Amino acid sequence: MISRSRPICGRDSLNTPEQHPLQLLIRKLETHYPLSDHDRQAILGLPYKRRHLEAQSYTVREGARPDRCAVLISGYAFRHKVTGNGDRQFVSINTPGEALDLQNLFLDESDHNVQMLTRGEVAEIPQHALEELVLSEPNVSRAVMVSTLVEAPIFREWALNIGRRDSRSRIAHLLCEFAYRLTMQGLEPSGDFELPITQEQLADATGLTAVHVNRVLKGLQSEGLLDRNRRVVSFPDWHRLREVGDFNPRYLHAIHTSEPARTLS
Amino acid sequence: MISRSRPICGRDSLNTPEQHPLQLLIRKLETHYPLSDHDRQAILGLPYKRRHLEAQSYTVREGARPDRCAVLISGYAFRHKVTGNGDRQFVSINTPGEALDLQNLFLDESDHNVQMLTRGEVAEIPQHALEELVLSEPNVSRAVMVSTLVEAPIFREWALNIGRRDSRSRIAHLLCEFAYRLTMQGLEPSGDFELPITQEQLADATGLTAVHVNRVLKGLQSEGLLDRNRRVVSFPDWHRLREVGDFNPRYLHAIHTSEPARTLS
DNA sequence: CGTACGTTTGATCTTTCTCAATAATGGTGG
DNA sequence: CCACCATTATTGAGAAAGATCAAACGTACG
Repeated sequence: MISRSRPICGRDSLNTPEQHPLQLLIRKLETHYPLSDHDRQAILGLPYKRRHLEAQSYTVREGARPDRCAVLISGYAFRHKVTGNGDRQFVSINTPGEALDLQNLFLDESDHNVQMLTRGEVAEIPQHALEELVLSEPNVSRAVMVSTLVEAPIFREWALNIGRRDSRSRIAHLLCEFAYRLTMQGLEPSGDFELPITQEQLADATGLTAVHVNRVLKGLQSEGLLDRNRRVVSFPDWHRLREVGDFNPRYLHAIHTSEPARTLS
Repeated sequence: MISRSRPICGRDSLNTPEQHPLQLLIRKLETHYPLSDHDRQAILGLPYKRRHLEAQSYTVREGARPDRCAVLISGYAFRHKVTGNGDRQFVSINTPGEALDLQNLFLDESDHNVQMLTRGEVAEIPQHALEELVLSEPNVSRAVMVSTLVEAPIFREWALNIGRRDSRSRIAHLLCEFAYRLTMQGLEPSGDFELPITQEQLADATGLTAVHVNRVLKGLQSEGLLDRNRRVVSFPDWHRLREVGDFNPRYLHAIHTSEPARTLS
C-alpha cells in the first residue's frame, strides 16, 4: 500500500545522515536572507525531534493549532485545500529545508492542510523554542519572517498560473518552478529530477484532470521539451520550456548570489 | 475617461473627513490581533501623507522597490499579476484600512502590481517610520506581521476557488468574501453593497471571461441569490449564497469578537 | 505471481471561450 | 439641461479546451 522502496529526493551526498538536519533549514533561509555564523549556531542549537513520515501522512491539518513546527529534512510535502465537494487543489509544494508551519507561529488555526507527497523525514521543533529564538535573535527573526512571507508570492503566481494559462503553459510553469527551486537550494544539481508526483497530483496542482495532464505531458515530450523515464524527468531545452511556461523566477525572491542556478538558465 | 462622480465606498458616517485616517488601519489590525491603547496611540503618531488616487492608478508595480507604505483610506484596490501574453489575474482585493505594501518591508522587489479599483485615498507612511515603530513596539510589530501574513490564506483560497470550483460557485464565493470582509471591518453595515467592480474585473478575479461572468450573474439573480441594481447588490438569501459559494470564512482569520458579522450569517 | 495503483488511450460530452453585434449607462462638454 | 462618447453590460451563435467515462495496460511491492 505504501511505498517502501529506495529513498526519494535529496542526492545522498547532500543529505547524509551525519549532517545536522537543521543545516538544510539554514540553507533555505539563506536563499532569501543572509545569516551570520552566530545566527547559524543559534539555529543549530534548537531542540528538535527527528521523525519519519509516510507518504500521504499529514503534518498540518486545517483547523488544527500546532504546537511544534516541522522542518522538512527529506522527501517532499504539499499544501492543499479541499472544496466542499471534495475536489482538491495544491497551493504549493515544499522541498527539503522548508518549514511547514511557520505561519502558525503568528496565526491561530491552520487554514489548509500540509501532507507528505513522498515519504520522508521532518525535524519537529517545539514552537516555544522557536519563539524564544526569534525573540532573542533579531536577525534570525527577520530571516524567519522573510522565509514565511516568501511563500505568499508563490500562491499568487499559482493563482495566475491556474487562472490564466492554458494547460500546456500551466504544466510547463510548474515544472520550471520545481526545477528552479531545487537548483536554487543546491539540491539535485545533476539536471534531471525525480518528479515525486503522480499525474493525478500534478492535476491537483494545476487545476486540471489526471487524464488531461497525461496528454499534455505526452505533448511536451513529443515537442522535445521534456524527457521522461519513469518518474525521472529532464529538460532537453530549458530555455524553451521556460518560455512555454511563461516562467519568470522573480516571484521566488531568491537572493542574488555569485552562484546562480548552474544547471539551469 | 476617468470617473469623477460621487465618492465610492465607505459610508460617509464611517469615513468622515474629521476621523484620523490611520484609525481605519487600527480597525483592520484589530480584526486580527488585539491592540492596547498605547499601541493605538503609537500608530496614530505615525507621519503620513494623504493622497488622492484615480481609478486604475498604480500604487505598487511589479519590480519596484517602494520606500513608503500606502494604507487605503477610501476606495478599493486590487493586487494582480499579468502573464506574458497579457492576461490578467487578480489575486486579492483590498478594502479601506488595509496596508497595500507591507510585504515590501521585508522583501526586496515587488512581485506583483497593486492598482486602484476605484478612485480613493491612501495615507502614505515612510517605510523608515514604520520600521522604527515596529522596532520599538513589539506588540504593534506582531500585529503588523499578523496582518501581513493573513493575506496569504486569501491567495490560497483564491487558488482553490479558481482551480477547483465551477463558475457559479466561484463567483458566489468571491461575493461572499467581499461582503464578509467589509462587514468584518464594520464597513457597509446596511446589507447591500456597492460592488466597485466591472464584470470584466470580476472575470479577472475569477479566471473567467466577462461574457461568462455576465451570464453567471444573471443566473444567480434568477435563482434569487443576488439582487442587482446598477452596481449595488444585495443577497436575499445569504445562507444559500454561502452554500453555493462553498464559503467558509475560516481562512480570513478574523478574531472572534462579541460582535460577529451582524448583517450576515 | 497477483493486486493495487498509476498510466495511457479512445470516444463523447460540457463548460467556458470567442467573436460579433446591440443596448445601456454614466460622464463630459456645450 | 441636453447631446455625445466611451465604457460597460447583454445577447446569440459557434468553437474549443478540457472534463468525463470507460477500458486496457504497466509496474512495483507484498
